[in-house]
Amino acid sequence: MKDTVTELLSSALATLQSEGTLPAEQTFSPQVGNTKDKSHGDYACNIALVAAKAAGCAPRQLAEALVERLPQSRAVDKVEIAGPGFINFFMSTASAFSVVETILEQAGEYGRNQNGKGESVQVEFVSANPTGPLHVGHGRGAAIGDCLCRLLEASGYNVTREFYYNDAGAQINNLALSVQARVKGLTPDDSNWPADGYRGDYIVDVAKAYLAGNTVTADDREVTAKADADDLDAIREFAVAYLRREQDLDLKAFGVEFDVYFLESSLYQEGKVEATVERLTANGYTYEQDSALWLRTTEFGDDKDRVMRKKDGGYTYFLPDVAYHLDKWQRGFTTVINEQGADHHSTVTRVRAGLQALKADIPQGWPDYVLHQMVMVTRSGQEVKISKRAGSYVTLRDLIDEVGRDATRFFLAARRVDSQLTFDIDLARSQTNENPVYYIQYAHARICSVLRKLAADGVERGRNQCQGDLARLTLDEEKELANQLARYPELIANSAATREPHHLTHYLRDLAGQFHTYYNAHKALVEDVELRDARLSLYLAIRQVIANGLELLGVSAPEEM
RNA sequence: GCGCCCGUAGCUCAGUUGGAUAGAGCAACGGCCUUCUAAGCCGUGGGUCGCAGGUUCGAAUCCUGCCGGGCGUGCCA
Repeated sequence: MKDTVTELLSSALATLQSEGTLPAEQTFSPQVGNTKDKSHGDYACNIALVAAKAAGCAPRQLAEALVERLPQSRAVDKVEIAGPGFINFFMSTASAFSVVETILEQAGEYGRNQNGKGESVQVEFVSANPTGPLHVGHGRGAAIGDCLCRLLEASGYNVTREFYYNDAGAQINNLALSVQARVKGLTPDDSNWPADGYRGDYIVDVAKAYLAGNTVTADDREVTAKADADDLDAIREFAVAYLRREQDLDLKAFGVEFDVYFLESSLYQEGKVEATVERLTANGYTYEQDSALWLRTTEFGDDKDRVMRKKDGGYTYFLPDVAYHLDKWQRGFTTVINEQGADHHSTVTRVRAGLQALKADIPQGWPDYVLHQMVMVTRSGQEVKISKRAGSYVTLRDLIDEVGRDATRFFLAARRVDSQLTFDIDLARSQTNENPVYYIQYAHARICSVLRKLAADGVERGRNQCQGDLARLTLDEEKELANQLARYPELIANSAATREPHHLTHYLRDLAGQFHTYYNAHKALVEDVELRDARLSLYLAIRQVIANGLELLGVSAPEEM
């Protein structure tokens, strides 16, 4: 519908250019926006204000010239010029409801587009290290990352979901020492508890399972405990497998699946870390100082150079990160999105600098990042601390168990990524109208309920069967609902392009609200069969769009509540 | 100190990338169930868009400087 208006305007602009009113060498692309106020019609365009300078006349005058040259269209009822020179389009009622037929025809496909043209995109998210269960912050990453993947898939991209984890660095050693300490009966209060050890209770669970000789199976490995308190390597291997399994269970409970689990250790095994050092050195960007090997990241915009190889000969996390991203590039991903917590934002410059220093023809701003800000959890109005190393902990699984998967996913995806999020456990738990998840799901269930009632009255209606004369839909609420439904495809394309999943939650809240209002004001199951069928067609279209939107959020669309 | 992010109604947040009189939900107050689910609807009140300048036809949005909060500033990740 909006496209129709854009085409009409483009045609009028071209006419003005051929007449010489507007310069022919310039290109004018009209921006058509949705109006906030009904008195401004259905769509509005500000092109007359934008192009007034080029035309050398007043905006209103240019607007008049444009309107005179608009081609006739049955979709448009009326065009008005308003304010400083806005052109307002009032669409015909009949054209507004054509979207209902489109939705019922396309069903689950409605809202999808082919903007991605099948291009491969890799999204790396969560990427928690196997040193503990997933916490709320990881949950936010999982909710945003997975929703983003679904949006990209809906926009015609071929998406690979990838999870990277550090199973080789200093923190893993730290984990092994912590488990070993527990195996030997130490507690974090003992004087010889390892410095920076993990203090959480889950370490006790790992230690017990190790001593019991348990076998654990994770997505990517299976390990049997040796139960030997002195074999640190065996403890390390077991602890990683144990915590990997825990994380798998967390993700499963959250409904998130990955295509690739990428291990840091594989980079060492395949010599890719060494190869990266050699290449950086050969390119002349490294130097030795204080018995460490440094990379001149300052050559690429970092504020200081970074250590790659430590005094003790081990590598810092940063070097394998560079090797890992080179590997992503070599796998052919020209678009890579890293979804991470903003507490790791300092790696962005470093990784990009390292990649530039490789001289591998990788574009400067590659890869892309989506960084989400911190999550604060409150319970009964009190902040709950989530420090992993300290031990007290709100795990993702706790949240899912307590408030449910749907509410957890919805809440964690409902805010802009770059603002901090307060997760109010009491609010998310509440099954009242305060909770937007239930509000939206209820709209879906209500429509299903009406159809059940219809069926009980002996009237058959196919799931997506468009019936009745849509011209019978004459109410303002109905037209506004149709307009809202028509916005959905644009919302999807936009959210994917800007990588902002939160818009979807707001859209669905609005749509559900409009539906509830309509539902309460006007009955669908009326005597007049033509009218009843037309209203039910609109109902079906609303249900379909709610279902499609919830699907992209990974939230269920229940038929009854 | 420096770098990144944020600051919008009492609270939690939107704001279509510079457009028209800044919007929702919750909370507060007042109404609506012989009705297709009241997990719902209707109505009322509530604002110096952190502050001060600048850019232009037009700024919550862009630029500069302050103020306040978060994160980072490890040979941790």
